[in-house]
Amino acid sequence: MQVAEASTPSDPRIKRTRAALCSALLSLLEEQPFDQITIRDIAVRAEIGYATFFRNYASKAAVLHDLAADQIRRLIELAFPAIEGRNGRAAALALCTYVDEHRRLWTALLTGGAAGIVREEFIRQGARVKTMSSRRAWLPLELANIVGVSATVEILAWWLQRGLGLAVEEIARVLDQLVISPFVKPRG
Amino acid sequence: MQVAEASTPSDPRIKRTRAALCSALLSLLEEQPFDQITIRDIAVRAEIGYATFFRNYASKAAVLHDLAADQIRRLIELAFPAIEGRNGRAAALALCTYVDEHRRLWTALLTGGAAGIVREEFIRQGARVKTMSSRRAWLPLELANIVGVSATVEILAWWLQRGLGLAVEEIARVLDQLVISPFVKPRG
Amino acid sequence: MQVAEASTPSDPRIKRTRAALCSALLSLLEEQPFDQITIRDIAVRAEIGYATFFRNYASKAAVLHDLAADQIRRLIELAFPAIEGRNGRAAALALCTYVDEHRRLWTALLTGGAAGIVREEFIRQGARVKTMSSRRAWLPLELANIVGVSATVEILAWWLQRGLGLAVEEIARVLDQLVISPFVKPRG
Amino acid sequence: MQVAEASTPSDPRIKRTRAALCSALLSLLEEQPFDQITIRDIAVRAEIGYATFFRNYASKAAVLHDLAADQIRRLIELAFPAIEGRNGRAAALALCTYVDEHRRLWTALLTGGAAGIVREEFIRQGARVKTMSSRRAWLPLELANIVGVSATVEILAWWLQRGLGLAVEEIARVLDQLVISPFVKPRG
DNA sequence: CTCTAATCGAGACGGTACGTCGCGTCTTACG
DNA sequence: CGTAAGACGCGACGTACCGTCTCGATTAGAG
Repeated sequence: MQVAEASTPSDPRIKRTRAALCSALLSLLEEQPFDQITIRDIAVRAEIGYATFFRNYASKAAVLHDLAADQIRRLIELAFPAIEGRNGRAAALALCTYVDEHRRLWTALLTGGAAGIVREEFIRQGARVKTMSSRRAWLPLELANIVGVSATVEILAWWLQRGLGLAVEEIARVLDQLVISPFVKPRG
Repeated sequence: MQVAEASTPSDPRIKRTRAALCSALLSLLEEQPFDQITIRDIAVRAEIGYATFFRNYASKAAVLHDLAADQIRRLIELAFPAIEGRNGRAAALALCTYVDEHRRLWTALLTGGAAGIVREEFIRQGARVKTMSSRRAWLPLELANIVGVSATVEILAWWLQRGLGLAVEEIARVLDQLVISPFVKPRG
Repeated sequence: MQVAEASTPSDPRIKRTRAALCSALLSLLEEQPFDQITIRDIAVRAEIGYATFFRNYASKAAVLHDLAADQIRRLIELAFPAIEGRNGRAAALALCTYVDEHRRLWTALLTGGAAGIVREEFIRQGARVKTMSSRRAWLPLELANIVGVSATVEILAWWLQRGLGLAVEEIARVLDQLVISPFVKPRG
Repeated sequence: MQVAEASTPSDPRIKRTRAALCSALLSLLEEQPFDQITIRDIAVRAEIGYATFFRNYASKAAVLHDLAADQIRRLIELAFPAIEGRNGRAAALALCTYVDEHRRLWTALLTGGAAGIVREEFIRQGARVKTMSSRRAWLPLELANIVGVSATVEILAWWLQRGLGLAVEEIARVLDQLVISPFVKPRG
């Protein structure tokens, strides 16, 4: 396992291969849970050789990581402006709307075996969104981030697993009141 | 496969065997993460035949489930009186103290591959602890339970993973203020 | 690789499996050269699981070894009486006749990638046939054995590879005069 | 693949490359058995590109073939005068002395995975050494050649594998009496 | 007390996925 | 523009674990 996961490989073949692998995993995730997807499945779907998989990723979790990092980045970038503007409700709504529009994918990402890895990446990226609350000395920032992100993930997962019983606006309100407002904009 | 997962088997031998399996898993969990423990490992440690394992449990996850259910039951029973008495801080302290006294075990249960299953059981049992809050119409009880339990699990996991940097009282305060008080005793 | 190649495994399943593997290899050897036969081929032909192969043999060469040892034992037992009786010609004829009757098999054993392993086993078993010649002090017994066996193998291989151009009696005469008589019955 | 296996390529660069490859293989053969040497190893040692290998040889066996052909040619040319002069003992001694002076190389060539290919080339070139024996009608010339060469190879291999237990003169005597004299100089 | 029947340890087996290795082809980037 | 460097498709290898199964020894209950 000496995979060089350099973020920007010069060789276009490598870029192409990795993109194909991510795309293949994404495609498979919409059909079956992460645990049931084998590396061979991914390789076949991506139309690359089985061994080539390992030349690019150490495990299927690594592909998921790449994939999740990308999706989460988009999600955060989407919600960021509203958070900056201290409009928690708008941020929650934007976030939920985006998730709703990619229901299959996010269901796969937030439930089943993939959840752990996605949550981890979520926390990593969530750390970048600095909360403005500096008053709660008893609450370590890192822990606040973890709890906030976990709550978000749980809320979304719960929502996604329950089909379409709850409107986007409703879940966005829950998300805002339970997570975003308390953490991001505690003083209003 | 006709696994008799009856909660209370009449045959005392079966009880003994299951107890041995749970005990073996518990013992192994203190040495290595759940994912790396094989069914064979458990059988050897429990000094039962490999095939006999499958007569009692369908998978190692099932053993973990049994184990976790038991531990979680104890945990909740420990904190319950204080919760009933609306003393969130005392409940949090009791809970954290118990966890602290079984650090190795709870570290194994709340981090690593076991976390998912344990969290699930936690949520299931957490549902029994009825919250008194009837005011938040916008927040489904089930979701409140999930978020509350998840936050608890995350806080504990974060605490356990960080060795002994934080005193029991401190993490209990966090737990109380972030989770127990808001959910359990919203009005005091 | 902790294969216990005990010659007499108590478990009948192991016996059966090994027999099936030997038989499968034998069957495949009549169709294609040894090098082109994969372990999977053998497993499929023997109708055993792929992993089970490795529980019984460390490599396909080991199966070939077993197989060859058996065949060579038969061959030597066939020629032994005549050798004992100092009738080199009869020994040679018996040997060549037997080979001729299993042409396909012996062609596979003595030509192609299998030759090396078979020759080795041949030499090992050939050492049991004590030559009566005690006069040639300049020739180590071990070397005499090697040269004798190698010559036999080469003669048979040459014969087999040339289809049916040479009668059994003719090649038996060559074998007798070149190898058996000089080595086995030097004084007549 | 249009491998130019022309024996005498006009382009000097090709000559140089092939020489480098032969030399690299020769160098590697003194360190490890033929089977364990990979084409990549050879290319690296020869300091040529991996793909360039295939422009010059179809396989590593082809390189070995080239190499062996060269060495065997030297060996035969060394022994030829003495054979011509019907001095089998001198021929054997010359041969054994040369082999002894390049022990590592010939050990690699005559034992391990390389033996088969080397033997083959040995036989091919051995056919050039016409034996004078015309009396044995029952023995095809081709077969005589094969048996003679094989015996030679086996004797040398046996000698080389046994370290330095036997003096050059002793093994030369064996070689002469067992192979050269009977075949080359049947009438004296 | 004997003899059959059930039980349980031990572990062989079929199966599936893994991660590695080497080959031979083919693309890319560099001089 | 040609050559090194090396990514790639391919396919065999040997390993690990699962869940099923068969075997043999031990024991229990019936006669």
